Amino acid sequence: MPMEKTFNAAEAEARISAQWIDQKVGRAGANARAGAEAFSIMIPPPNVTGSLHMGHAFNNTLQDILIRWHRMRGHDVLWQVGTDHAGIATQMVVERELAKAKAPSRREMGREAFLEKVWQWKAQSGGTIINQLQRLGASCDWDREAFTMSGNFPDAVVKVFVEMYNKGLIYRGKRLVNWDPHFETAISDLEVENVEVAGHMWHFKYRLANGESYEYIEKDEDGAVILHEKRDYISIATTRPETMLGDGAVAVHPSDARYQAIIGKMVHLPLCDRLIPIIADEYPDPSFGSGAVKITGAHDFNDYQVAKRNNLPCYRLMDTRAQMRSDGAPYADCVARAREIAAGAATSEAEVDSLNLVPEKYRGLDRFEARKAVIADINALGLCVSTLMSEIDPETGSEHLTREPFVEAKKIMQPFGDRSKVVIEPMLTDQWFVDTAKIVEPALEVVRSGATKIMPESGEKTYFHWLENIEPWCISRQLWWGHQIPVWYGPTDYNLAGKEFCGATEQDVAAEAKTYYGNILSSEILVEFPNEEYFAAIGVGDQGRNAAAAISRNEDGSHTIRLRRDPDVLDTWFSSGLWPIGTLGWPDQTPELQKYFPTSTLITGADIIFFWVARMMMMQLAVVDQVPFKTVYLHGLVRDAKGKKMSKSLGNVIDPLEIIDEFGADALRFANAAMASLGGTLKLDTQRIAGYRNFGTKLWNACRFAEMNGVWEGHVTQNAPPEATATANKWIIGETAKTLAEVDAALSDYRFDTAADALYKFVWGKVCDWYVEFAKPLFDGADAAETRATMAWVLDQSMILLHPIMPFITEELWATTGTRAKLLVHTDWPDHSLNLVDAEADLEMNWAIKLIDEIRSARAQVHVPVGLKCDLVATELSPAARTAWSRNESLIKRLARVEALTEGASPKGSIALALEGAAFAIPLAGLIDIAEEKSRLTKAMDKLGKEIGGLKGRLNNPNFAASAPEEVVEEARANLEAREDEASKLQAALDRLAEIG
RNA sequence: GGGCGGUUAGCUCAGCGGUAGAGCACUACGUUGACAUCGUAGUGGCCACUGGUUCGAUCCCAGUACCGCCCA
Repeated sequence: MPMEKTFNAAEAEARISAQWIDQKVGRAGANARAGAEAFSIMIPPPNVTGSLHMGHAFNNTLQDILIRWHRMRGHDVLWQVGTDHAGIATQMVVERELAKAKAPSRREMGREAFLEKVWQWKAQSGGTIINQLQRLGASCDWDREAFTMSGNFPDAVVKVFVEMYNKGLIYRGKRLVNWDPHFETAISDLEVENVEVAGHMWHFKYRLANGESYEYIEKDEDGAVILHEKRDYISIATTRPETMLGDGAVAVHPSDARYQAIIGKMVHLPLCDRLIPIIADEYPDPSFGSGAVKITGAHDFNDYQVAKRNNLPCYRLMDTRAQMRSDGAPYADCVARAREIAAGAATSEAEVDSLNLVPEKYRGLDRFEARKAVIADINALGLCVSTLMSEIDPETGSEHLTREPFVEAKKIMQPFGDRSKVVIEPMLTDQWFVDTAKIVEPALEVVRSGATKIMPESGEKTYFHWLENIEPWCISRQLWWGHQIPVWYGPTDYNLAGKEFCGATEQDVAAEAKTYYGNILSSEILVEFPNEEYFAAIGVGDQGRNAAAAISRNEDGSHTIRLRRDPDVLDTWFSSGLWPIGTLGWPDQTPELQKYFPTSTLITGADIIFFWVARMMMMQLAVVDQVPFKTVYLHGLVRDAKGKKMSKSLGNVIDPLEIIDEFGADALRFANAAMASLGGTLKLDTQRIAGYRNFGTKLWNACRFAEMNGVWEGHVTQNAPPEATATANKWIIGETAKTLAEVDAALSDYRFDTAADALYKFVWGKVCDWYVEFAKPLFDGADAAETRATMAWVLDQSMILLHPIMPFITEELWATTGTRAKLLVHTDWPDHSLNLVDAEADLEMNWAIKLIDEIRSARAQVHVPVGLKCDLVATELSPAARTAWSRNESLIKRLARVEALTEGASPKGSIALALEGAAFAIPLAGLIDIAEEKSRLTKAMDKLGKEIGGLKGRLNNPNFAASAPEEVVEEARANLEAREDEASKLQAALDRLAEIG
């Protein structure tokens, strides 16, 4: 059956993909030569809730290109696939589904039942993105699909936590963290998006205690007094009025002259029955606002630092949903205790946290409601800074002055949760942290030393900059879906201090607890691990409180200790940080771990260099003391054709699956490769994708042409090219070898764009544009058999070299054009030497191509009808040119539409061509416009003149000859000579035209 | 404010010491033994600006302007 005119991607891709998957072409080590070196890539695990977007398509195309290339070269290849459990995202998806189905909520059904639901969801919907990767043609080892919550992975995560805990690299502490009130969990600073929004700045007056007052003097830049008044208050500005309830102080800069007299004095906190001090601290900017800043240690990161420095209590005002607290003792009791603390009474962090300083009327309000209430109440007290507003009565014409509260409209940076999109609340809570400062140094060192290379170089700079200024990493999340923290808390009753036990298993922890409590209580110890419901029932909130029921003395004198496991789970990035070793079976020393680790290359988006890359570096080095990968290739965000970020709200999202439906996966892949210059921008234009679809069609039709001409009959694929005698055949064999060298070099340098470009130019620009055309006359001559063999070989090579980028169409052609021993995916990559390039054939072919170009161009410019065959007169013909002509006569004549060649003088009324070693005339008396030919030649002469001028200028400069490298000077000389030769020929032609008139 | 980039043909981008390239778009012509998802021939650039280094700068250095991205 003859080939169709185009490749039917929609039909073939599904079929071929199934074939690859069935035959497990991507299994680890497939097509590996004996003793081959390993090449491995860890897929950046997509979110299990995710679906394929352009970023994935781009990223995985590049991985697949490298994987297929190495596999064809016989390396021992592993492309490890899998997904991560995406704590917040997955929990969110499942909760939403429960709500939709009107099922009991997460809290109603409890932790275990909820987790079961999540697993059910995962089994049903978790495979989406994996299937989509297959449509893209990704040749992963599907049987090894990993998941951060399955197999050995949870054990690996726990083991790492325990080891890091034991080494003191992980600690727990009450810190100000980014709190997501929607998900009611802490998140890391990387999961916060700071967005500039329109906000307001309110100005409040805090009155000095005991009716004190001071002289307030404001000066301008030159020191001139612009305001001088007696004040009994200090003016503070805030964008978050509701937090004033938790203020611990008012801070002013120590150098601020305006407030020198009142530093150390107390002010009365409005709406509260508290006095707070005015303190001096470097933090306030004297030039900004009033220069005085209210300090709310528990709800602002800067304030927290000030509070720490100045030993101010940090009073937490909100609950986990960012509503004003309504827990704890009545306000009057709390504030009484707060005053004692302010007066110097001993206290603890836990006690301060337990005090609810929110006055009754604000308790339970949402933080934004509370803001309104606070503003209204302060206004009512006359404690807002106000401005005089003048109003003219339209009837009487009299002026009325009113005082209006002064509210500045101001752009403020507001933190939002990257998942929840709600405003993040800085919150003082107990969290687990990785002490990153302790593990960062090796991660820096391996990149400095080059053990791991980050590309492009700018990525390296970003990496250094972040790691050199690293902050502790908050790794606990108040979620249920994830790796629960392997720490258990013991009771504090019986005069026991709070004690935490960290261990990989309950057995380990029980053993530790038995020893610990046995020593203290001098009795036998039984250890139990009741579930969370048990502790909830006995009222154990945080560890260490109300724990009496967690220990009991038995009749036989032994004690039963009930340990409570920390309910929090680990940040998903903590587990995906272990992806390289975790997927390979660590902590077991599996053969895969031995062979494929450290991995060869990581290809990922520059946007997760901090989230993931840097953390993998730190963690792998901390855990197994080896780099996770030798090369990191970072790329940018895929944008739309105009460079806009793709977003649902903008409606400019391009769905890769729709692109695949319309243009085929190969076109998308080729476009991805062509965009992938190092550090380049990634703007995806469907027109460009269409262009690469056309490119596939072009190759398809070259193969179809070959088929029509019997090229594939009896063809046997082989690495070595056929013996060729015809120049065109020798030439295309050499071009193939050059292309292979370019592609190999480009892929070695991760220059996917260069590789794609070289292949495009070769297949379209050399094979289709020239070689196929050359072959047409050759099929009729003595070299027919040789030409068929050469064309078969060249097309074979084209399929092979294109396969990593365009796997589907090439695999299909491979099957269509002959009976092959193996699938193309497992066909060996060639290793031609550049010795296949025949310099003589090269020179000769290029001369012929130049001649054809010149004739076509000249004919078109003087409007010779395309169909007309012309004669050619050689007015000059060197021996080399004569050979070139005679050996390629048939194809030159055909492509340039030349009837016959004669030698002699230029006939009157002809157009002239100048070539190296030859000059030609096309006699066209009566057919052409002399003026048009004159202007054509003049234009060419002008261009030559400019070139000659430049070359002469250089060569006449004595410094050039003296300083420039010899070959550059030589090249310029040869170039000048050739240009001058050409010019003299054209000038002669112009002279002849002048004679005619 | 700090860091990292970018500015080259109408558009999207390569090139990065020897006088500028591709694809797309555009113009004209075209059913020549595969391909109109095509062919042939063309049009189109003070390589952002100002200095410096150099025999020579789009390329290296410094500064300016504008535009991105990341982090505060």
